[in-house]
Amino acid sequence: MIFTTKAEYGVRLLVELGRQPNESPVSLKAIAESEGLPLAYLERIVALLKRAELVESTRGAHGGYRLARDPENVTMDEVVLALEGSVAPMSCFVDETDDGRVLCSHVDDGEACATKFLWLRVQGGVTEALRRTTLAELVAFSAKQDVAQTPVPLGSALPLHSAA
Amino acid sequence: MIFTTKAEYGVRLLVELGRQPNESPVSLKAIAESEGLPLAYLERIVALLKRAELVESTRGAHGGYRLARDPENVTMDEVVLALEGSVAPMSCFVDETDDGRVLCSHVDDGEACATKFLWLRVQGGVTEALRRTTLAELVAFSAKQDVAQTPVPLGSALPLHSAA
DNA sequence: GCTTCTCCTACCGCATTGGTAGGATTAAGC
DNA sequence: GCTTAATCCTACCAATGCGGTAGGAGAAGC
Repeated sequence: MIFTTKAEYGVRLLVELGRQPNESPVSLKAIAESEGLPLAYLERIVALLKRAELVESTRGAHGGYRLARDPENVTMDEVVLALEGSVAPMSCFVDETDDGRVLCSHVDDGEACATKFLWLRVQGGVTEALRRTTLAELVAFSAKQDVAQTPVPLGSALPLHSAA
Repeated sequence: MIFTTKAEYGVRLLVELGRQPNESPVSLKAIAESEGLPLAYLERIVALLKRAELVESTRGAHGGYRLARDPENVTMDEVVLALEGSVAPMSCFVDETDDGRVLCSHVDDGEACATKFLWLRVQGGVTEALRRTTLAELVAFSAKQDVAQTPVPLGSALPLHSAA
Protein backbone atom coordinates (compact mmCIF):
# COMPACT_ATOMS: atom_id res chain seq x y z
CA MET A 1 0.00 0.00 0.00
CA ILE A 2 1.49 3.17 -1.19
CA PHE A 3 0.82 6.79 -1.93
CA THR A 4 1.59 8.09 -5.39
CA THR A 5 3.94 10.88 -6.29
CA LYS A 6 0.98 13.22 -6.45
CA ALA A 7 0.92 13.30 -2.68
CA GLU A 8 4.69 13.58 -2.47
CA TYR A 9 5.02 16.40 -4.99
CA GLY A 10 1.91 18.19 -3.81
CA VAL A 11 3.02 18.28 -0.20
CA ARG A 12 6.47 19.44 -1.23
CA LEU A 13 4.87 22.18 -3.26
CA LEU A 14 2.81 23.34 -0.32
CA VAL A 15 5.82 23.29 1.97
CA GLU A 16 7.71 25.40 -0.53
CA LEU A 17 4.85 27.88 -0.64
CA GLY A 18 4.71 27.93 3.13
CA ARG A 19 8.38 28.82 3.32
CA GLN A 20 7.88 32.01 1.37
CA PRO A 21 8.10 34.97 3.72
CA ASN A 22 6.03 37.51 1.81
CA GLU A 23 2.68 37.33 0.11
CA SER A 24 3.91 37.57 -3.47
CA PRO A 25 3.04 34.54 -5.58
CA VAL A 26 5.66 31.99 -6.58
CA SER A 27 5.79 30.60 -10.06
CA LEU A 28 5.63 26.88 -10.61
CA LYS A 29 8.77 27.09 -12.65
CA ALA A 30 10.74 28.30 -9.63
CA ILE A 31 9.36 25.48 -7.49
CA ALA A 32 9.96 22.88 -10.16
CA GLU A 33 13.57 23.93 -10.51
CA SER A 34 14.10 24.17 -6.77
CA GLU A 35 12.68 20.73 -6.09
CA GLY A 36 13.89 19.11 -9.28
CA LEU A 37 10.41 18.13 -10.42
CA PRO A 38 8.90 18.14 -13.92
CA LEU A 39 7.05 21.39 -14.48
CA ALA A 40 4.27 20.03 -16.71
CA TYR A 41 3.45 17.36 -14.18
CA LEU A 42 3.43 19.86 -11.34
CA GLU A 43 0.89 21.91 -13.22
CA ARG A 44 -1.59 19.08 -13.07
CA ILE A 45 -0.89 18.50 -9.42
CA VAL A 46 -1.32 22.10 -8.38
CA ALA A 47 -4.64 22.12 -10.20
CA LEU A 48 -5.87 19.59 -7.65
CA LEU A 49 -4.75 21.82 -4.82
CA LYS A 50 -6.45 24.80 -6.34
CA ARG A 51 -9.69 22.91 -6.86
CA ALA A 52 -9.60 22.09 -3.14
CA GLU A 53 -9.03 25.78 -2.39
CA LEU A 54 -5.71 25.11 -0.71
CA VAL A 55 -3.80 27.47 -3.00
CA GLU A 56 -4.67 30.60 -4.91
CA SER A 57 -3.29 31.64 -8.25
CA THR A 58 -2.70 34.81 -10.20
CA ARG A 59 -2.28 34.47 -13.93
CA GLY A 60 -0.06 36.34 -16.31
CA ALA A 61 3.48 37.59 -15.97
CA HIS A 62 4.81 37.73 -12.41
CA GLY A 63 1.95 35.48 -11.47
CA GLY A 64 2.09 32.24 -9.56
CA TYR A 65 0.66 30.48 -6.55
CA ARG A 66 0.34 31.24 -2.86
CA LEU A 67 -1.30 29.52 0.07
CA ALA A 68 -4.99 30.22 0.46
CA ARG A 69 -4.82 29.86 4.26
CA ASP A 70 -2.41 30.04 7.14
CA PRO A 71 -0.25 26.90 7.30
CA GLU A 72 -1.47 26.30 10.85
CA ASN A 73 -4.97 25.74 9.54
CA VAL A 74 -3.98 23.31 6.81
CA THR A 75 -4.04 19.68 7.95
CA MET A 76 -2.52 16.94 5.89
CA ASP A 77 -5.66 14.85 5.69
CA GLU A 78 -7.39 17.37 3.46
CA VAL A 79 -4.20 17.84 1.49
CA VAL A 80 -3.79 14.15 0.76
CA LEU A 81 -7.50 13.81 0.12
CA ALA A 82 -7.31 16.57 -2.46
CA LEU A 83 -4.25 15.05 -4.11
CA GLU A 84 -5.06 11.35 -4.06
CA GLY A 85 -8.82 11.59 -4.33
CA SER A 86 -9.35 9.34 -1.34
CA VAL A 87 -7.58 7.97 1.70
CA ALA A 88 -8.67 4.38 1.41
CA PRO A 89 -6.66 1.29 2.31
CA MET A 90 -8.65 -0.96 0.01
CA SER A 91 -9.99 -0.46 -3.47
CA CYS A 92 -13.56 -1.36 -2.52
CA PHE A 93 -13.52 1.68 -0.22
CA VAL A 94 -13.22 4.02 -3.16
CA ASP A 95 -16.67 3.40 -4.52
CA GLU A 96 -18.38 6.21 -2.72
CA THR A 97 -21.96 6.93 -1.95
CA ASP A 98 -23.44 10.19 -3.15
CA ASP A 99 -22.45 12.07 -0.03
CA GLY A 100 -18.81 11.12 -0.37
CA ARG A 101 -18.66 8.54 2.40
CA VAL A 102 -16.61 5.47 1.69
CA LEU A 103 -18.50 2.31 1.06
CA CYS A 104 -17.21 -1.21 1.02
CA SER A 105 -18.82 -3.18 -1.73
CA HIS A 106 -19.17 -6.13 0.61
CA VAL A 107 -21.75 -4.24 2.57
CA ASP A 108 -24.04 -4.28 -0.40
CA ASP A 109 -24.75 -7.98 -0.13
CA GLY A 110 -25.48 -7.70 3.57
CA GLU A 111 -22.15 -9.25 4.50
CA ALA A 112 -20.09 -7.18 6.93
CA CYS A 113 -16.81 -8.93 6.29
CA ALA A 114 -14.10 -9.15 8.90
CA THR A 115 -11.60 -7.57 6.56
CA LYS A 116 -13.65 -4.40 6.34
CA PHE A 117 -13.41 -4.20 10.10
CA LEU A 118 -9.64 -4.32 9.74
CA TRP A 119 -9.35 -1.83 6.90
CA LEU A 120 -11.54 0.64 8.74
CA ARG A 121 -9.09 0.52 11.60
CA VAL A 122 -6.17 1.07 9.25
CA GLN A 123 -7.95 3.93 7.58
CA GLY A 124 -8.56 5.47 10.99
CA GLY A 125 -4.88 5.22 11.83
CA VAL A 126 -3.89 6.89 8.58
CA THR A 127 -6.36 9.74 8.72
CA GLU A 128 -5.55 10.40 12.35
CA ALA A 129 -1.85 10.62 11.59
CA LEU A 130 -2.60 12.93 8.69
CA ARG A 131 -5.03 15.10 10.59
CA ARG A 132 -2.70 15.81 13.45
CA THR A 133 0.02 17.02 11.09
CA THR A 134 -0.29 20.60 9.91
CA LEU A 135 1.46 22.27 7.05
CA ALA A 136 3.03 24.68 9.52
CA GLU A 137 4.68 21.75 11.23
CA LEU A 138 6.23 20.54 7.99
CA VAL A 139 7.37 24.04 7.09
CA ALA A 140 9.04 24.37 10.49
CA PHE A 141 10.65 20.98 10.02
CA SER A 142 12.10 21.88 6.67
CA ALA A 143 13.33 25.21 8.03
CA LYS A 144 15.12 23.36 10.81
CA GLN A 145 16.78 21.18 8.25
CA ASP A 146 17.99 24.29 6.49
CA VAL A 147 19.84 25.83 9.41
CA ALA A 148 21.41 22.46 10.08
CA GLN A 149 22.82 22.60 6.59
CA THR A 150 22.85 25.59 4.27
CA PRO A 151 19.82 27.76 3.65
CA VAL A 152 18.35 27.18 0.22
CA PRO A 153 16.71 30.35 -1.07
CA LEU A 154 14.28 29.91 -3.91
CA GLY A 155 15.88 30.47 -7.26
CA SER A 156 19.10 28.57 -6.69
CA ALA A 157 18.27 25.35 -8.42
CA LEU A 158 19.16 22.33 -6.33
CA PRO A 159 17.77 19.24 -8.01
CA LEU A 160 16.79 16.53 -5.58
CA HIS A 161 16.03 13.56 -7.71
CA SER A 162 17.88 13.95 -10.95
CA ALA A 163 21.50 14.22 -9.94
CA ALA A 164 23.16 17.20 -11.58
CA MET B 1 -3.12 4.75 -1.33
CA ILE B 2 -4.44 1.31 -1.31
CA PHE B 3 -3.72 -2.26 -0.33
CA THR B 4 -3.93 -4.89 -3.02
CA THR B 5 -6.21 -7.89 -3.08
CA LYS B 6 -3.36 -9.98 -1.78
CA ALA B 7 -3.95 -8.51 1.65
CA GLU B 8 -7.71 -8.82 1.30
CA TYR B 9 -7.71 -12.42 0.14
CA GLY B 10 -4.90 -13.46 2.46
CA VAL B 11 -6.63 -12.12 5.54
CA ARG B 12 -9.89 -13.71 4.50
CA LEU B 13 -8.07 -16.99 4.06
CA LEU B 14 -6.60 -16.77 7.53
CA VAL B 15 -9.96 -15.90 9.05
CA GLU B 16 -11.46 -18.90 7.32
CA LEU B 17 -8.73 -21.12 8.73
CA GLY B 18 -9.22 -19.60 12.16
CA ARG B 19 -12.90 -20.48 12.06
CA GLN B 20 -12.21 -24.17 11.68
CA PRO B 21 -12.92 -25.92 14.98
CA ASN B 22 -10.67 -28.95 14.65
CA GLU B 23 -7.08 -29.39 13.59
CA SER B 24 -7.70 -31.08 10.27
CA PRO B 25 -6.36 -29.14 7.31
CA VAL B 26 -8.67 -27.31 4.93
CA SER B 27 -8.15 -27.47 1.20
CA LEU B 28 -7.75 -24.28 -0.77
CA LYS B 29 -10.52 -25.40 -3.06
CA ALA B 30 -13.01 -25.36 -0.20
CA ILE B 31 -11.92 -21.87 0.83
CA ALA B 32 -11.95 -20.58 -2.73
CA GLU B 33 -15.49 -21.82 -3.24
CA SER B 34 -16.66 -20.57 0.11
CA GLU B 35 -15.24 -17.08 -0.41
CA GLY B 36 -15.82 -16.95 -4.15
CA LEU B 37 -12.17 -16.38 -4.96
CA PRO B 38 -10.09 -17.76 -7.84
CA LEU B 39 -8.30 -20.89 -6.72
CA ALA B 40 -5.12 -20.45 -8.77
CA TYR B 41 -4.65 -16.96 -7.44
CA LEU B 42 -5.22 -18.10 -3.86
CA GLU B 43 -2.48 -20.66 -4.31
CA ARG B 44 0.06 -17.94 -4.90
CA ILE B 45 -1.22 -15.93 -1.97
CA VAL B 46 -1.13 -18.80 0.50
CA ALA B 47 2.46 -19.44 -0.55
CA LEU B 48 3.33 -16.04 0.92
CA LEU B 49 1.67 -16.96 4.18
CA LYS B 50 3.48 -20.25 4.31
CA ARG B 51 6.84 -18.63 3.64
CA ALA B 52 6.14 -16.36 6.62
CA GLU B 53 5.29 -19.44 8.69
CA LEU B 54 1.77 -18.25 9.35
CA VAL B 55 0.19 -21.39 7.93
CA GLU B 56 1.25 -25.02 7.65
CA SER B 57 0.42 -27.37 4.83
CA THR B 58 0.04 -31.07 4.28
CA ARG B 59 0.26 -32.30 0.74
CA GLY B 60 -1.62 -35.01 -1.02
CA ALA B 61 -5.22 -36.11 -0.85
CA HIS B 62 -7.12 -34.85 2.20
CA GLY B 63 -4.35 -32.35 2.61
CA GLY B 64 -4.69 -28.61 2.96
CA TYR B 65 -3.71 -25.75 5.20
CA ARG B 66 -4.04 -24.91 8.87
CA LEU B 67 -2.85 -22.10 11.09
CA ALA B 68 0.68 -22.47 12.36
CA ARG B 69 -0.12 -20.59 15.59
CA ASP B 70 -2.97 -19.65 17.85
CA PRO B 71 -5.03 -16.81 16.35
CA GLU B 72 -4.39 -14.77 19.49
CA ASN B 73 -0.69 -14.67 18.69
CA VAL B 74 -1.11 -13.58 15.07
CA THR B 75 -1.11 -9.82 14.63
CA MET B 76 -2.15 -8.21 11.40
CA ASP B 77 1.06 -6.28 10.90
CA GLU B 78 3.03 -9.42 10.24
CA VAL B 79 0.21 -10.78 8.12
CA VAL B 80 0.08 -7.73 5.89
CA LEU B 81 3.84 -7.54 5.80
CA ALA B 82 4.00 -11.13 4.59
CA LEU B 83 1.33 -10.52 1.98
CA GLU B 84 2.27 -7.10 0.65
CA GLY B 85 6.00 -7.29 1.14
CA SER B 86 6.11 -4.01 3.00
CA VAL B 87 3.90 -1.56 4.83
CA ALA B 88 5.15 1.62 3.26
CA PRO B 89 3.11 4.71 2.44
CA MET B 90 5.57 5.89 -0.23
CA SER B 91 7.45 4.05 -2.89
CA CYS B 92 10.84 5.39 -1.82
CA PHE B 93 10.30 3.58 1.49
CA VAL B 94 10.38 0.22 -0.21
CA ASP B 95 14.05 0.31 -1.13
CA GLU B 96 15.32 -1.41 1.94
CA THR B 97 18.70 -1.61 3.50
CA ASP B 98 20.25 -5.02 4.04
CA ASP B 99 18.69 -5.44 7.48
CA GLY B 100 15.19 -4.83 6.16
CA ARG B 101 14.69 -1.33 7.55
CA VAL B 102 12.90 1.08 5.29
CA LEU B 103 14.98 3.77 3.73
CA CYS B 104 13.83 6.92 2.03
CA SER B 105 15.95 7.64 -0.98
CA HIS B 106 16.03 11.30 -0.03
CA VAL B 107 18.15 10.46 2.95
CA ASP B 108 20.93 9.38 0.69
CA ASP B 109 21.72 12.88 -0.46
CA GLY B 110 21.76 14.19 3.10
CA GLU B 111 18.37 15.82 2.71
CA ALA B 112 15.85 14.85 5.38
CA CYS B 113 12.79 16.04 3.52
CA ALA B 114 9.68 17.23 5.31
CA THR B 115 7.57 14.72 3.43
CA LYS B 116 9.52 11.83 4.87
CA PHE B 117 8.64 13.18 8.30
CA LEU B 118 4.99 13.00 7.27
CA TRP B 119 5.10 9.55 5.70
CA LEU B 120 6.84 8.13 8.73
CA ARG B 121 3.95 9.32 10.83
CA VAL B 122 1.48 7.75 8.47
CA GLN B 123 3.40 4.52 8.46
CA GLY B 124 3.36 4.56 12.24
CA GLY B 125 -0.39 5.00 12.27
CA VAL B 126 -0.88 2.08 9.89
CA THR B 127 1.43 -0.36 11.62
CA GLU B 128 -0.01 0.52 15.00
CA ALA B 129 -3.54 -0.14 13.79
CA LEU B 130 -2.41 -3.41 12.27
CA ARG B 131 -0.40 -4.51 15.27
CA ARG B 132 -3.22 -4.07 17.75
CA THR B 133 -5.53 -6.25 15.65
CA THR B 134 -5.17 -9.99 16.11
CA LEU B 135 -6.48 -12.74 13.94
CA ALA B 136 -8.53 -13.99 16.87
CA GLU B 137 -10.34 -10.66 16.92
CA LEU B 138 -11.27 -10.95 13.26
CA VAL B 139 -12.38 -14.54 13.68
CA ALA B 140 -14.59 -13.52 16.58
CA PHE B 141 -15.99 -10.69 14.50
CA SER B 142 -16.89 -12.94 11.60
CA ALA B 143 -18.43 -15.47 13.98
CA LYS B 144 -20.63 -12.73 15.41
CA GLN B 145 -21.75 -11.85 11.92
CA ASP B 146 -22.72 -15.45 11.39
CA VAL B 147 -25.15 -15.75 14.29
CA ALA B 148 -26.70 -12.48 13.21
CA GLN B 149 -27.47 -14.12 9.90
CA THR B 150 -27.18 -17.80 9.04
CA PRO B 151 -24.13 -19.87 9.93
CA VAL B 152 -22.10 -20.71 6.86
CA PRO B 153 -20.34 -24.05 7.31
CA LEU B 154 -17.46 -24.68 4.99
CA GLY B 155 -18.41 -26.65 1.95
CA SER B 156 -21.62 -24.86 1.12
CA ALA B 157 -20.43 -22.59 -1.62
CA LEU B 158 -21.56 -19.01 -1.16
CA PRO B 159 -19.77 -16.86 -3.72
CA LEU B 160 -19.21 -13.33 -2.51
CA HIS B 161 -17.94 -11.47 -5.50
CA SER B 162 -19.12 -13.30 -8.56
CA ALA B 163 -22.87 -13.37 -8.22
CA ALA B 164 -24.22 -16.85 -8.84
C1' DG C 1 -2.84 -46.39 -9.68
C1' DC C 2 -6.24 -43.13 -9.49
C1' DT C 3 -7.62 -39.12 -7.33
C1' DT C 4 -6.92 -35.14 -4.64
C1' DC C 5 -4.30 -32.10 -3.02
C1' DT C 6 0.01 -28.75 -2.69
C1' DC C 7 3.45 -26.48 -5.30
C1' DC C 8 5.87 -23.96 -9.08
C1' DT C 9 6.50 -21.04 -13.15
C1' DA C 10 5.41 -18.80 -17.12
C1' DC C 11 2.18 -15.99 -19.39
C1' DC C 12 -1.38 -12.16 -20.36
C1' DG C 13 -4.86 -8.31 -20.51
C1' DC C 14 -5.78 -4.28 -18.38
C1' DA C 15 -5.70 -0.04 -15.56
C1' DT C 16 -3.05 3.27 -13.53
C1' DT C 17 0.91 6.05 -12.93
C1' DG C 18 4.21 9.30 -14.19
C1' DG C 19 5.44 12.15 -17.67
C1' DT C 20 5.26 14.83 -22.31
C1' DA C 21 3.39 17.95 -25.98
C1' DG C 22 1.08 21.59 -27.58
C1' DG C 23 -1.52 25.05 -27.30
C1' DA C 24 -5.03 28.70 -25.40
C1' DT C 25 -5.66 32.48 -22.09
C1' DT C 26 -4.24 36.15 -18.96
C1' DA C 27 -1.63 40.02 -17.41
C1' DA C 28 2.62 42.82 -16.56
C1' DG C 29 6.22 45.80 -18.66
C1' DC C 30 7.98 48.25 -22.22
C1' DG D 1 -0.01 47.06 -28.61
C1' DC D 2 3.52 43.86 -28.69
C1' DT D 3 6.27 40.76 -26.17
C1' DT D 4 6.95 37.89 -22.46
C1' DA D 5 5.95 35.15 -18.58
C1' DA D 6 2.92 32.87 -16.37
C1' DT D 7 -1.52 29.92 -15.49
C1' DC D 8 -4.65 26.73 -17.59
C1' DC D 9 -6.41 22.75 -20.34
C1' DT D 10 -6.47 18.43 -22.92
C1' DA D 11 -4.79 14.80 -25.39
C1' DC D 12 -1.30 11.52 -25.71
C1' DC D 13 2.20 7.93 -24.41
C1' DA D 14 5.41 4.38 -22.31
C1' DA D 15 6.11 1.57 -18.46
C1' DT D 16 4.72 -0.77 -14.54
C1' DG D 17 2.13 -3.69 -11.64
C1' DC D 18 -2.04 -5.99 -10.56
C1' DG D 19 -5.32 -9.62 -10.90
C1' DG D 20 -5.94 -13.66 -13.07
C1' DT D 21 -5.06 -17.97 -16.10
C1' DA D 22 -2.71 -22.21 -17.78
C1' DG D 23 -0.27 -26.14 -17.37
C1' DG D 24 1.98 -28.94 -15.25
C1' DA D 25 5.06 -31.71 -11.58
C1' DG D 26 5.33 -33.88 -6.98
C1' DA D 27 3.01 -36.00 -2.67
C1' DA D 28 -0.20 -38.75 -0.16
C1' DG D 29 -4.69 -41.11 0.83
C1' DC D 30 -7.78 -44.78 -0.81
